[in-house]
Amino acid sequence: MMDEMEIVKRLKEKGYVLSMPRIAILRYVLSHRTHHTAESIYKALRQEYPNISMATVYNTLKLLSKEGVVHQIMIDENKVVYDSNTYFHPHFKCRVCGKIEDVDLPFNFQIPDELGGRKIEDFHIYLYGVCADCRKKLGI
Amino acid sequence: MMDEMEIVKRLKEKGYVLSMPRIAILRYVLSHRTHHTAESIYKALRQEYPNISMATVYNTLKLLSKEGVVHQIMIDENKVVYDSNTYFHPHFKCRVCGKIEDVDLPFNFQIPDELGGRKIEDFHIYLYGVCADCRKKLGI
DNA sequence: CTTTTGATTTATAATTATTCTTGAAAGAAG
DNA sequence: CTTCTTTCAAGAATAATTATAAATCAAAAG
Repeated sequence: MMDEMEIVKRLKEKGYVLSMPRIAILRYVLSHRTHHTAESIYKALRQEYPNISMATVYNTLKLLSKEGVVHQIMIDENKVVYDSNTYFHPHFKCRVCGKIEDVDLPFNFQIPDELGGRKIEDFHIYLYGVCADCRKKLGI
Repeated sequence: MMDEMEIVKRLKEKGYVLSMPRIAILRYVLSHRTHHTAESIYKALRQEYPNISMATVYNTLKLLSKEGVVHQIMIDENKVVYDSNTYFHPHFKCRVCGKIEDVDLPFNFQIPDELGGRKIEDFHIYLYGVCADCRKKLGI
């Protein structure tokens, strides 16, 4: 996974202007390599950058997603979550508390780059159920 | 996969009232065992039931999904798609034309019902890329 | 059969996540 | 500098979905 300097270099080469809000968002997601939403980033950055706007957060996340710096994950039916840990891993969502977690599968998983004539460029695995904490609390 | 009669029986046992719009929606999705959206069902049924409402379609799809008659698939970032083919199969979305297709994996795939302390109740696999038609058209 | 009761429907308003628009500001290029 | 382009913030607009409230309907009881 690339570090900030390499990413900044690559984005500049692509002609993007690395303005203050973009750098702030990039730096924030890279320093927390986990799941984010537009809203959570907005709230976290509003303290330091009080006049950043939601639209900028959305636009920047879309940009970073297009450039592969973060991955869009669609495990949640009502919002898009962005993951700055871009190594492939399945995601799990607890139906009780709603928490999203990374999971490791107990076996190797490989998707061919061609399937039935289609070109496969990306794939996602989402698991649903009850997380360990909620099982304990509920005794199930 | 259960047929209409069995499903109706099971839903009645659970105490649901099987009203006309519910039956119509159920019958429609069972006679087209593929992907639907609230909107596509609404449009299809409006001819025969001119005063059915979107809210009813949404509510009924949610009910059918809760009861396992259809599956919610979240491959599309801006709307929920319902699949009335409830045998497990991965889904594919073409990034060019947006079409959603069922795919067969060239190997067996099994998820344990417990993983890292979590209870796994359901899982989804989504593939993204370019479909066979679009590849032909674009020559890629 | 009626009546009653609670579930369901419709129409519409509200909400939520996201995108678009606009004018201003900041950068890059000449 | 001056011009051309890109990006920004703010808020309006949009699309999918959910909530609300009044009307209707289905099923059970009488």
